[in-house]
Amino acid sequence: MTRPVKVRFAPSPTGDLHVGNIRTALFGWAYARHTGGTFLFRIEDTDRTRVTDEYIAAAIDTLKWLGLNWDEGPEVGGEHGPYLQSQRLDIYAYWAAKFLEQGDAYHCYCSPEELEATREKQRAANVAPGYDGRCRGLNSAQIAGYQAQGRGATIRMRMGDGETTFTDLIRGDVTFDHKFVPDFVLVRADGSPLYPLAVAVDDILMKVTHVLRGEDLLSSTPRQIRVYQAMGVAEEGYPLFAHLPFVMGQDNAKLSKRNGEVSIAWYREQGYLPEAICNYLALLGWSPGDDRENVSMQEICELFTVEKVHSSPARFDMRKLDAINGDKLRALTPAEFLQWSLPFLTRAGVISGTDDEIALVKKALPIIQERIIKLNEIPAMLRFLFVKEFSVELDCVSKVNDAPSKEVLTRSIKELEPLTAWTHDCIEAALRSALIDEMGLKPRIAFTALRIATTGSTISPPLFESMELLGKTAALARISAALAL
RNA sequence: GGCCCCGUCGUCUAGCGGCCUAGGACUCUGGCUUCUCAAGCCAGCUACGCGGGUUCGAAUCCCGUCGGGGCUACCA
Repeated sequence: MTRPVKVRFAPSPTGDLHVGNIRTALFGWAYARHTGGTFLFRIEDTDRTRVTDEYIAAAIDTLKWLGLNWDEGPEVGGEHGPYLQSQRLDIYAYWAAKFLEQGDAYHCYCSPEELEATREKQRAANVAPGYDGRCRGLNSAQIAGYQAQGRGATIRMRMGDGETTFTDLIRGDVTFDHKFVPDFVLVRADGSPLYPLAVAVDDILMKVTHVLRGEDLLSSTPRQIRVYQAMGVAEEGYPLFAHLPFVMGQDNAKLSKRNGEVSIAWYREQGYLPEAICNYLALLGWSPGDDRENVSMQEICELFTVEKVHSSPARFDMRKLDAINGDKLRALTPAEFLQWSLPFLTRAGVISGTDDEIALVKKALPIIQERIIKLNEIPAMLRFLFVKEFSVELDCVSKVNDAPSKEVLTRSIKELEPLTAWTHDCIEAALRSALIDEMGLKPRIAFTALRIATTGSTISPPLFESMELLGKTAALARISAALAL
């Protein structure tokens, strides 16, 4: 009860970390920080046919990028390592042997085919499918017989009669009758450990106090508890469980690849800020309790408690994420915004990174900061400032090459040419008096032609600021060029 | 099928017996502002799955029902 809080995040990286994983990580991290406890990061790679080194490295990178730092785990180490399950095989072997010796577990010689056949029969007979326990009480002659056949054996945990009740921090008391929890495999026939063994052993050995995980694991909890018992752990030593509801896709199905983008790597490439992702995810199944929605990482830590997490699933809504990302982007200081923007501009080939370019970017960013919702929109908005071969968007050409537009452009050149101070105020003043006051044009009409001529599109950052940034020579050259279209 | 979990606007949520003719946010619609696009401001639409109880009183408690989801592996 008085144990210091230690929350663990233990993904099995069989692919890029996705939205659901990250929300679990975020909640665990926030809870650890909230309580002043420890956040432990462990990699569950007992199934090395599905978990790769690349995915593990990516998972570590993603967590770091999001700012979900861990106190124990890969790279930082800790007193209960190693933190990759594939490096802890001897530990699992030790406990499996011990369970066998204690009679908590037994060898099962059934082949996968036989087990499948049994399940088939159970399904047909409308009985709860599951291991029927046929190897539970094998005598030495039967064992010798199986061994003579050269059959491999798995190690199975004996569940025994009765029921298991545990208190889920989110759902309250949950009870499972052992009739519906068949004896389960701890160790494969090839000797490798399975999740139910590894997860339980590690959580105990690593002194984990809080297990936050997806609700898909809810019904496997009695099996973990069974392992704790076999390890001789007293109930006070069990971790507390909190099974988080799912994050669903738009169509009410579990979020998946074909159901919107789930990989955090994708969001990173699109230009979502880590803080926006975490803020949005924090609101999925949890709320600060008041009407606050824009919360910082620090506020999340201060306010987060598992008890306030919902028990019902939440739908992932990218439009809300967009709204939050826009808010976060607008709240960035100029220096921060510049740092986030530069990689997107260079990657898109808009700039190569020279000092002159960066200086211009720095001047241009303020006028687009409130106009974007994702960083990957920046290159398109600023490209016109850097292109050598300027061109006008195809569907805009017809809007500048008509007679009225040409008149606007011609007059503009005449007005701009003599300007000595090339600032947006001066440009605007000159153009307004000529085009609006003297020619009597509506601003919308007059400036559209100029906008296309200078930026190449009908949608752009503010016109006069854009012209200023472009510089007098280039701006006039473009207007002249547009006249020739 | 069995076991388990879940059910407030389209979506995320506030609500934990009276403050609810149900609040906020996103989306959407209309308006203001306006050099385009945004941003900002104002207004509007829309919800307690259903049926029984308990109670003076229920979104809030209980039961049932319907609906959704998970598990039912030598995956996790």
